[in-house]
Amino acid sequence: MSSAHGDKLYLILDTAFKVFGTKGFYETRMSEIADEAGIAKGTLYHYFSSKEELFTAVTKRDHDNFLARLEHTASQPGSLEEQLTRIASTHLHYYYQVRQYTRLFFHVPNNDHKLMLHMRQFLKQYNELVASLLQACGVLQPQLHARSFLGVLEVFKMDILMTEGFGEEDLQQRIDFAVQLFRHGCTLQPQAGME
Amino acid sequence: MSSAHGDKLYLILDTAFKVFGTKGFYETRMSEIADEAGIAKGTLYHYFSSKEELFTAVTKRDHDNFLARLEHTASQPGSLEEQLTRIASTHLHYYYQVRQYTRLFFHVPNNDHKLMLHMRQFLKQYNELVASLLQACGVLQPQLHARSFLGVLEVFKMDILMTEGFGEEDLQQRIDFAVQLFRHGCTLQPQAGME
Amino acid sequence: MSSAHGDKLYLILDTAFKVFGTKGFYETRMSEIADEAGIAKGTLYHYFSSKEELFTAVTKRDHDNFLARLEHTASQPGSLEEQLTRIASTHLHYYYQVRQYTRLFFHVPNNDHKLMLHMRQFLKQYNELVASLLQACGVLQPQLHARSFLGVLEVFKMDILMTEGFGEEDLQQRIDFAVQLFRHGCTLQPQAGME
Amino acid sequence: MSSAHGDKLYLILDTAFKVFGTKGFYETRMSEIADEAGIAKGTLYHYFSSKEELFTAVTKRDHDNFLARLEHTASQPGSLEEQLTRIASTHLHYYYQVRQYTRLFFHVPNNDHKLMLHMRQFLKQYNELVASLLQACGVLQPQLHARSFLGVLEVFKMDILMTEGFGEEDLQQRIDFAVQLFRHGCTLQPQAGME
DNA sequence: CATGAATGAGCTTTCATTCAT
DNA sequence: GATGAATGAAAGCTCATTCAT
Repeated sequence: MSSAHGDKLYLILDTAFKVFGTKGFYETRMSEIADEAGIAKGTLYHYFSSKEELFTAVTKRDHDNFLARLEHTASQPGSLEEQLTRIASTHLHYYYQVRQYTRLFFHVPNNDHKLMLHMRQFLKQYNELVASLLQACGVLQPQLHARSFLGVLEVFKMDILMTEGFGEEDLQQRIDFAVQLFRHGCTLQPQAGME
Repeated sequence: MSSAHGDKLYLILDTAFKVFGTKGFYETRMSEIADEAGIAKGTLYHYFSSKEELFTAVTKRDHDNFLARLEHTASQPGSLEEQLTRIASTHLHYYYQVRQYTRLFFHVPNNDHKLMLHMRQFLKQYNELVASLLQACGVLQPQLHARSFLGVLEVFKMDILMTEGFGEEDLQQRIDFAVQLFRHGCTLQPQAGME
Repeated sequence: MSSAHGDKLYLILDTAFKVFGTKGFYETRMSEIADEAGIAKGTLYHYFSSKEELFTAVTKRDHDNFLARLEHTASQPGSLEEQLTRIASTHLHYYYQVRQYTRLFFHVPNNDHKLMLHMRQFLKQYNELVASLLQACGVLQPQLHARSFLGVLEVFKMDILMTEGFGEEDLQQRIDFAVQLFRHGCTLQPQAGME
Repeated sequence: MSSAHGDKLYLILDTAFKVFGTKGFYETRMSEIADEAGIAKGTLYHYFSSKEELFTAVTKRDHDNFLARLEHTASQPGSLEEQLTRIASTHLHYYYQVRQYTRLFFHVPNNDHKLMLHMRQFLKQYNELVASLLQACGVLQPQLHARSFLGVLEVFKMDILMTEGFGEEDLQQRIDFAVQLFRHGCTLQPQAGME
């Protein structure tokens, strides 16, 4: 009963995650989600009152999973290098895992106020979590540093989603690169007679 | 004649830029663009054969303007610091200018193959332009550095679009911050007995 | 359930037959069919994926009914005169029955490949059925005779559709006339001193 | 001047005949006719006040040509066989000539009252002309005989339009067949011990 | 006369949502 | 709870027709 209810809820969330992530919010039809999940269209409306609600729920679960994972990983103290590595690694590995279904998650409905609030809240939480970690390592202007670091991670996430044949080595290379960049700035060519 | 035709074309492109930028592709109605421009719906279809075509044209013009501006700005040689500053300044000032109408430009139709090709091409061009500038300044792994720098600029662009009361001083602060970050890495607190 | 589903399907087919038959394909609006049937426009699209599909289905049913009737009527052997009478009688009575709704059935969409195939197939079937009946009665060149006979029936069908006050007697007269024509050729005035 | 006007008028009529005949009334766009004729869309409206008017004019000219030709051919007296042959030959050769552009002429707009009147009038004229010719040859019930003969010619006209590789020999065969049919009725197999 | 940019009524079709079963 | 037939508002797009140049 209760587990059956829960099972169907998870089935819907899982299916919706895949379909929304593959086609984007606007190109996804409720009927597709229902078909893919093997249930009736009407059933979706027993669990979520609208397409927007469902999308929001899917997004929320994804964000919660993500933040939980990051909090777990970075809860233990470490050097700046260690912490940056943990953040980058968590971020990129997470989206690497679900890369097949995240291609079009940047298409979100923009009229939905509740979702917009949630998105802002997530970004704020994520940002502050990273900022606090950086601050603990002695970084000044932790907010700007945090945002910048996430910006770098986001473009690397796009590499994951868009690059044909992107593999784990590529992932590791980018993690190391991002950490190195934030430790020492751009890596320059060794120049004769300088330094 | 020719000017009249050109005028209406520009009127449509300008209006479409505003409406698409304010509401996103999917939430924009062709009738809204027509109404806003003070012309008939059918007229839009004299100039563009579909909503997607119009969106693509708007996007292309925006990208071309942007790249032209950047190429002009960064054509003269300079130190790494100068070049990073020029790039950041061009990027952020450009979107600061049009901030009112770019809020939802990240909503693009994802079924349109031609547009997708164009988007990729633009990103590639932009990336390579920046990479070549960095390489000229002696930066190793110019592609990754370029992508990272653009990632940072993108999150700052989001700050422009989303932060209530974001002003020119905030803009300048972020430009300086980004340049400093890429020159030297994270700025740490001066620690007793160190440095 | 099943009966309800079937009922609505038949309701749509019946209504579409009337409206298409009265106004022709191009002058018929899907909304008219829906209104006439007392259902919503969208419901039509549950049963038929397009206007063309609906038209094709209507046409197919009509043709199938017609051929079934003819096959039933002419299955028993008979003299040439009897068979010609059966064919003519079936053809003309069939369209006499539905004369109110067949006025404009000769307006069919011409871009629809599937429908065109079906139309040809129907004509071929009809023709061959008649040809085989004639051949069994010892008629030479059965294909040409069959086509000719159907040509005569078609102009008489037009009489049914277009003649104000066309009644059953007129029908019978034409049936007899067609049979007589194909038995003996034109009926000439008895000429003095001849034959 | 006058000739120039006439030239353009004929250009339009000729072009419209081809396009309407190839695609049918409803699938023909006024812009197609204009493009095909190498003139502007607006120019069509200097000569014809509407699409229906143009179609009607095209049809009228076709019918007038046809009737003139038939009247000329069958003006001289002759035996029934000769007259039937002249009618069939005129009818089928006429449509054989324009077979490329008559494929979809049976698609006519059905809301246009004037056109409908004209169509009926043409059919009536044609029918009566043939009926009078037959009557002059001593045929009883000339109206029904005329209609029947035209019915046969119409299905053979369809053969012309629809049969791949239909040639002049096929034409002659059908003319002879139709005449023979109306002279003597169906041609039967010679049966042993009969006749 | 000739043009073709502009119009806008009106079409087919879609799809989130409802609700009787 | 589950279903899916039914809904109908709303969208993109077409194209005959007009009229200023």
